[in-house]
Amino acid sequence: MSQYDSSSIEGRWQKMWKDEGIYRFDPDSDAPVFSIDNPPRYTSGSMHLGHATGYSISDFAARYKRMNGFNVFFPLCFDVNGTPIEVKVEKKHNITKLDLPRSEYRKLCSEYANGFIDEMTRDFEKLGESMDPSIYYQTDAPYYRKITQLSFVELFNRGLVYKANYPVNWCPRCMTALADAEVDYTDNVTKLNFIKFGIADSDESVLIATTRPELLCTCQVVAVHPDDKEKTHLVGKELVTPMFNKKVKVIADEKVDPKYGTGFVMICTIGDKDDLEWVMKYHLPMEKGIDETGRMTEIAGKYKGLTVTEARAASINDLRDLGLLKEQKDNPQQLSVCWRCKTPIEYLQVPQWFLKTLDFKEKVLKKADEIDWHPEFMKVRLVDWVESLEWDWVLSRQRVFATPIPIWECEDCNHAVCATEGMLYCDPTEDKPPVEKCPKCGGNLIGSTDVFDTWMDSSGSALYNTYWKRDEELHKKLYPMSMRPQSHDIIRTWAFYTILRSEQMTGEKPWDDIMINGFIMSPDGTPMHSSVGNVIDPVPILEEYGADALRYYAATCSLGIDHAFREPDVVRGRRFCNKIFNLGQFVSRFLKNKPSESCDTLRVSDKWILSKFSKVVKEVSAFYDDYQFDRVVKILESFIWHEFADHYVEMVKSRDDEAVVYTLYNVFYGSLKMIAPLFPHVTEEMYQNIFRQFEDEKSIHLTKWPVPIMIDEEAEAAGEILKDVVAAVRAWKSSKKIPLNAEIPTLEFVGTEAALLKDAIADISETTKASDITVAESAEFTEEVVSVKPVHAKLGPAFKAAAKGIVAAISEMNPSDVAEQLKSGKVIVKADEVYELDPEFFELETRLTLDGKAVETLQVGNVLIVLGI
RNA sequence: GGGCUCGUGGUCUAGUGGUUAUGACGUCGCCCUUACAAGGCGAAGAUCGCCGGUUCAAUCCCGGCCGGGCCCA
Repeated sequence: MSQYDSSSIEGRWQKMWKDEGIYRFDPDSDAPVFSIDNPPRYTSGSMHLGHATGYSISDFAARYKRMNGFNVFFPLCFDVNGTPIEVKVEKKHNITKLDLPRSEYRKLCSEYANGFIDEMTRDFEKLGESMDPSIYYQTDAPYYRKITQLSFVELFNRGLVYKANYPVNWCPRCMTALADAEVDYTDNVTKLNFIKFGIADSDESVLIATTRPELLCTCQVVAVHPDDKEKTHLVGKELVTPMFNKKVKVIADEKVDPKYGTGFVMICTIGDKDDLEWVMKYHLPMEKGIDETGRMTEIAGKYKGLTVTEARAASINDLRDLGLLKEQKDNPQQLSVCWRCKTPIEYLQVPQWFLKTLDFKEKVLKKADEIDWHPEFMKVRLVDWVESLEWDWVLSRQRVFATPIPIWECEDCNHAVCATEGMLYCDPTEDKPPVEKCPKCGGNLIGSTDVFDTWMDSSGSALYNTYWKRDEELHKKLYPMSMRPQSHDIIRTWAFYTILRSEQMTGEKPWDDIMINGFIMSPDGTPMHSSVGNVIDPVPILEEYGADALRYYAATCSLGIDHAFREPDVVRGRRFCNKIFNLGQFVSRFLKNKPSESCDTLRVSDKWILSKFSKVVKEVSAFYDDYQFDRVVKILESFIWHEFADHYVEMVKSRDDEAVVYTLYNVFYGSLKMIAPLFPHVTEEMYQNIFRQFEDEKSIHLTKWPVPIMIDEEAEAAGEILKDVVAAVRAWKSSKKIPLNAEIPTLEFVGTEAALLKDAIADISETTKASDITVAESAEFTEEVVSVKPVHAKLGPAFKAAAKGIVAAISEMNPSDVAEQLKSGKVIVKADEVYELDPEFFELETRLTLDGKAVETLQVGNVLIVLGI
């Protein structure tokens, strides 16, 4: 070993870990389990910087827990479902899902998605992630989809599933439902039409502005803002729709923008997303004005059969002829169009399967309370979401590449027959129903072509991972899982649905903890988007700096908040790795043999670093337990680099005794272990090169977490002074342009704290190259009070409002007068009145001086260093 | 618009109701010192977003505003 080179180190150990299979969950072990509900990576292609950091953060927890004796469950897993893959496949092959049979279409999707898995697995390996391939799963596999279907069957049999109309994005040209991700937006200018509505049982009328006059036939209600004083007198009254003469109520709703149009909103079924929200909130009837082909239905009366565009033009003409159209204004808007053919989309009501969710709000909130949220404030997002729920979960989607809903429906009476548990996994478009004919009317049963919302699959991960309905004994042992890692954007989806379904299936929370990370933004703090061109590819970063360096960056990202990518932090990470590598080279010279279990010849310097190390073990462990890796890395960097390397190692360079070997071995080895979860590669390299010959485990990642060795406050205090003294002498040499290794004749330490240095003479002499060192507690030096400082933290509470004046008065006083008075135990302060203050309200800064001698002096704390020249 | 959140030297960031507000990068000066120049020592650099309030005391707590992020089926 010579120079630190991440590329030569990392691949070697990644291969060893894989060959030796060192990250294995052991289902038979009695050790406590730490299980991670790892997000299955979506199989859509190349790795994003957000993945690289997100999975690294989970990996820190996994590795830390392994070293603490836990049987860690950290599955390698992939999400292979859903629309984004369908869209990519359709683009790639230039097809739509209507162009070929479902099974062939599914096959194309499956081939496409599975084509990424090897590469994505390698991505994880290159990052040093310790996911376990022995508990591998992917969400499109029958063994996984079976869990989705099993839980659905149970929910169905418990009467929690029902069918009702619900609007979907619909492309009238492609004749298909679209997922939100398939909706594009274009800028468009349309007309805002001001239309006269009569007030029921009166001759008066009001003006209502709408961009969708063709939907007058489905107008259900008119809304105004509750603070809109000119209109609120109408709330509760009825208006009459023009042409259709239907009476509709006026309601007040905060969501109305009083400045848009006339301040009246016509709510139809269903023009846009706002309409949908109101329909759900006020339980309005869902009248269907537009059909699957984009033509008006019979409730549109004379407009029946016209396309939406034709019906709009005809309605406007008719309204104008009737004198009901008062005005038209240009209205710029964002138009939703089909991503494929750019046809404007409609919200179309189609029958959908719902899961009763509103009934479970309280239970979900209770479970959310039982979960430990990291950070805590993220729980509020879930609570707000649950409390704002207005309707049940729409489970079904009109898609193909997803888990089929195991239902057959009667051709004649629409009765739904659900699969039995024993039949699962099944696909109703290919498999036979559990009964030949409809049990109600004897009609033919047709397999449903609907599939589940992919969150139905995703939210089963905690059930799948704990062998629910596969191995009762293991399930009992593993459920609930220990921790769910995820990002904050999917709290209302993944976290919420998982809690909901776990509660429904088991009555318990899915995990003990949830750890929520933020987003990685582009360096300027804006989100990364391929359309903006600011996406950062992690691969070149990995190649240039190494995985450990990138993991360092990941560790600095505090939980819960977004972080701009900071390449300088990756550079810092690499330097830290380099530091550890070089430190290892140096320390290894001392470690020819394994030191014995204890050592009774420790010097002050040894006790100082051992005591600091022991405190670091405690602190760092607590932060690891709390998933605060940013704090972990800060503490370890400061300890390893700036205490251990810069000071202790510098201090002991010339030693070769038993105590220094004992100390270097334990502190360096323990430090390596503590940073091993963050830097798995460089620490493995150090372990193998230095410690493997003395230790049993074949990898540092299988070793036990370090324990505190000793806490010695006195030695720590002495060590701090020692450190400062040595640094001061070195700085002094530097300022005098004296080489650091040059010998100097004498050093004398004076002052009350100097006594602490008595046991450290050898350390000082070796470090400073001073041949003659003396410690004098008191000498013919003058102690001068340089300044007197008021202690705000004591004065404030004691004197409240008067404190300000007292502080001001103290700053006016002569420091030596105050010092003189302090000797008597009281100080007279003249502020607004005269106060007699105890010494506890003062802090003195003193300086020792020596007059008329040809020496140099340095002040460190209240120790004076006298250097002979 | 609503909920949550962030706003600290040139840049990025830590943190706290009470001495002189972390640290990194960058800048400047010095140093090849028995591992590391990808290093060490030192210096300069901050009205802690703005306005108001609570308090003896606010960067921290509260309210408003400005600007960024996520979510709103």
